[in-house]
Amino acid sequence: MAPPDHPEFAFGEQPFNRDTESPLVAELNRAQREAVLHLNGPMLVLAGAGSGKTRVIAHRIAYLILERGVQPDRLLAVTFTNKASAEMRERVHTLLGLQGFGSWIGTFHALCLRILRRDGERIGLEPGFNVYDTDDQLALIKRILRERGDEEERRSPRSLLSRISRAKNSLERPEDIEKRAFSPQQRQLLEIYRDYQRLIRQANAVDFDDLLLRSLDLLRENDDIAEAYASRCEHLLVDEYQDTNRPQYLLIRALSRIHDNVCVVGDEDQSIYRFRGAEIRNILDFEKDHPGTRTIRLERNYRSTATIIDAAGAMIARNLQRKGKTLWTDNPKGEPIELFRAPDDRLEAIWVGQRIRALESDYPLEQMAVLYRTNAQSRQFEEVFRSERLPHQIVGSVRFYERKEIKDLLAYLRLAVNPADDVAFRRAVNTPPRGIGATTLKTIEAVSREYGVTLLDAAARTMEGGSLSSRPAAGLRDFLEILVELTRRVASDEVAGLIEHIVERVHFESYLQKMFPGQGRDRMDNVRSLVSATVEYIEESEETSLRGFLDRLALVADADEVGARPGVTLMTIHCAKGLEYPVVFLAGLEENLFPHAMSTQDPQDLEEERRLCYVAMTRAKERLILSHSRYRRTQGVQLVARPSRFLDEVPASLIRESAERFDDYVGEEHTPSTSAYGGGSSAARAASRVRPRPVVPTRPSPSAASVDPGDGYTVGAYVLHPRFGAGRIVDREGRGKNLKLTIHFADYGPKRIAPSYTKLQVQID
DNA sequence: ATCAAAGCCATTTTT
DNA sequence: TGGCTTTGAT
Repeated sequence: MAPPDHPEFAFGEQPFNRDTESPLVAELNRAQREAVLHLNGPMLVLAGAGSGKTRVIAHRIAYLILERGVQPDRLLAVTFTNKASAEMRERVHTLLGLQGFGSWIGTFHALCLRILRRDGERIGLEPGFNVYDTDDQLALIKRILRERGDEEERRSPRSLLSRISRAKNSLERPEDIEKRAFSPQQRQLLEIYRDYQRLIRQANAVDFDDLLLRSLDLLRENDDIAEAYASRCEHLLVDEYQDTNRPQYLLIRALSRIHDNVCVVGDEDQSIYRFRGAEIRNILDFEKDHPGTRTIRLERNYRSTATIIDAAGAMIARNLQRKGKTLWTDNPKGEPIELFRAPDDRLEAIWVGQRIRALESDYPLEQMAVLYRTNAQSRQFEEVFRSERLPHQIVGSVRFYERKEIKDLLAYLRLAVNPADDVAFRRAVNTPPRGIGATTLKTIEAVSREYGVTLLDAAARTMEGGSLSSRPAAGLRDFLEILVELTRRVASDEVAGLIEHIVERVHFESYLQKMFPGQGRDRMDNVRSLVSATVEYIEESEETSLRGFLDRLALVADADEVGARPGVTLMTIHCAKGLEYPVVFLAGLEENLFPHAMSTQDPQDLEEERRLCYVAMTRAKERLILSHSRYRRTQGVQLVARPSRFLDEVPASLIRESAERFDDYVGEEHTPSTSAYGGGSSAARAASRVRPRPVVPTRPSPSAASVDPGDGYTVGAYVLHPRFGAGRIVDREGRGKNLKLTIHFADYGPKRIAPSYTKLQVQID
């Protein structure tokens, strides 16, 4: 059915005053309503946690299309995550049905990929280009390092990669860095960066950052294209604006250039992606960048109890980088926030498990979540929960499409689509092993370099050259045949069929059995899931090509959705953003863990940690349960851990400490409860055997770091510094905040450290 | 070329 | 603690 000619009549029979009577705003509060009804010009919506943000955006989209006659395809809504865009799309479709069809709702990266698929050739991208994920990027970096022979840097491809990414996100090209790269280190980074760009281009591929950067290039270098996109972009909505980085900011600017109907929605207090280039400045300065901005604050929270809101509010108020926004709620006060002080991390997990059991009579397990700062913390919970047979699911640790067996198979497909993809070639050529090792590969590489051709071409030439010995030659011939066959099939076969063909042709199953003894079946199950994912993909999308499927895989990293399985949900705080649970456990509230040791030096990093804590707390609807432990095992070493400063920032009146107290535990000779772990007996029995020990009333030792923060620093004590490592205190001067320690580090010599800025871990052993 | 053992490392968050 | 690379044996 065609959309009606008169938008006023599109919804309901009678004409009505669309501003006040539209059913789309009927159940909204005043601020929400204003945000939905605003028509032209820039708008900034500061949406506090739980203030109905998604609802506002969805209703706004529906309103513009339904009652303002905006053509769906002239409206663009960008989100940050796939999860968010899926939710948005669903809501809009619920409101609009078929009429919403055609509007573009997606992530920044998906939008850019679409732009590049369409017009990428204008900036020299070949049609079949691939999108590289972190794995592929690392492979590239490792290869560069190997070829350079940089022995010392060999083990830090990750950090190099993140530095390159940071440069890219600051829009610094190698040439830009060159001007100020003086130190050998900077020169080295520069060269690697340059090689990386050269190789990724040569492989006809783009990485995640490139998706944005090359789109910007495209728009900058081609006025006609920029014009076309900007004029099409009659209304632009940006979700999670506080998480945008510089390139995203510029993209928004380019797209909103003509109409300037840009509506950004975000919450500076929930900006948690600074580490990967997000600039909180974008939201803080939006009004300056867009004169005449209408600013709307959504400050009423519908999600949490007043206690939770007050606690989170008091804490976040300590941040300086804010626009100022006071969240309030009409909800009842609810339960006090619980706090449990655990002797060690294992007992913390055990206690949380017991608490969950106790709450189970009031809340189904699905309504509870355990949040933590780092993925590593999930292990304790998983072990304990598994042994206690407490149903649970861990979100986000191993992503489906990053599993080896999946990536191995996909490498074949990627190579078939893009023969220039040397990273895919390397991965596929000897997987499963077919006798092509380092030596053969070297020969192929040499040919590739000499003739300036792709590895795949070079492999064919090497074959023809006949210089290979029989086993590698046979293996390589087989591989090339497989690819020829595959390439032939790409045009005709469906994706699922292609995968099945590869699996059979290369005897993938027996390879998995050999490669992963004992888990061959699980791995094969994953392969089957991949096949069924392709079937699903074909059923639900219009684009059914292999290319389209690979694009989707590249951008949609997590196949298993949150809440898909029954039980308690375990995840990092980052993963929890945008979610809510009646019961939330926030574990590991300790200095150097949360806030993380990497983030305690720089005030900006620290503010981000605090925002992270704010995000965690505001996930809770009814009950918030905090915990920390006195000892924590990190990297196999048990260390004293002091309670997080964030705990002090929550008003004590809102907290009720758990009756089980272990205050005097510190200072006792500590028998790690984890010692029961392993040693023949199953973790299960060990875990259930260990129970919180009855409190032994001992005098707290005065040197116990956790009792008197800032005063565990006795001369002679051994400490661990986040950057300098192990050291020994040799002198101290000043007191309180002015306390300065002279520490002799094993690797860095003597340094003067102020513990009030740099948090040190005091070693008790 | 391939596999197993052994040493080494580093540990935040992810589209 | 374990994931990863290097090393050494076949």
